[in-house]
Amino acid sequence: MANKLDSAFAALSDPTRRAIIERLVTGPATVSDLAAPHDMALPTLMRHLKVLETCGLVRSVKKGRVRTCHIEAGPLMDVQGWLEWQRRVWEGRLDRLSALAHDIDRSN
Amino acid sequence: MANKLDSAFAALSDPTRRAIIERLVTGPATVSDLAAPHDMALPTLMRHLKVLETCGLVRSVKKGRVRTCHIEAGPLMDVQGWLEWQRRVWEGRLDRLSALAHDIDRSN
DNA sequence: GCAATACTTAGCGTTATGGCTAACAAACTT
DNA sequence: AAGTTTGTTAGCCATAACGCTAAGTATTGC
Repeated sequence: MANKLDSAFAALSDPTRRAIIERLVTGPATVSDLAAPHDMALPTLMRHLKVLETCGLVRSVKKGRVRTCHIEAGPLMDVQGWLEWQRRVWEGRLDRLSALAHDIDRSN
Repeated sequence: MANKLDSAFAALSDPTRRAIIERLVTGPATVSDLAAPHDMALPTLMRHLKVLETCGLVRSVKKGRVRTCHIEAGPLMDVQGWLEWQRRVWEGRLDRLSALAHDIDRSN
């Protein structure tokens, strides 16, 4: 099974899927709701939804003939966590560099 | 030309490329340095590097026969920015929900 | 019951992705 | 000058991704 970050980043690399997420952060929506703004065949959009569900970014429940989708924050946090970690290391490096520069400066 | 977020997220969806980023946040490295930990043919790794360069996550300079790569923070910030935005909307929604719950509670 | 609605499944075609090998080019080393 | 190191280019293969249409399955409304 591939890393969770793999599938989360991959899912978010598609503009249609990001648009779906952007919609869902404002609240739950049905499949038709989600499809409406996208000039795209329904099965195609459904597949995007499935990608989002597979990586855990979206969950859904079907009631009658209507499926309602909602967002799941977990994977977004994972992604944000990874980015935050990189930023910290990066900034740590900058700190060390400026500390080094400061040391060099003092030694002159 | 595709959205910058598309290519940044796509670039980060591959574990090899994330590993390269994880290495580069600690400081610049040559192509060989970057290739060393990955049991992978050099041209394959070069292509990963090219993907990272194409989306602006990595830049490199060649001196003699050695190419040195360094990270570029911009695209990472873009990605983080998008995530942050979603989180804000999401949390805003929660705030409104709890406010609503509070109102309902008071009205009883 | 019949028709419309809201998905859902199946299958097709094109393009992109991630891996490889083989062969080439340029720059050090000896 | 010859050989080693460090990329680089070209091309092949297999799989996955993204779009479609057509046809099927439940629900719901009339």
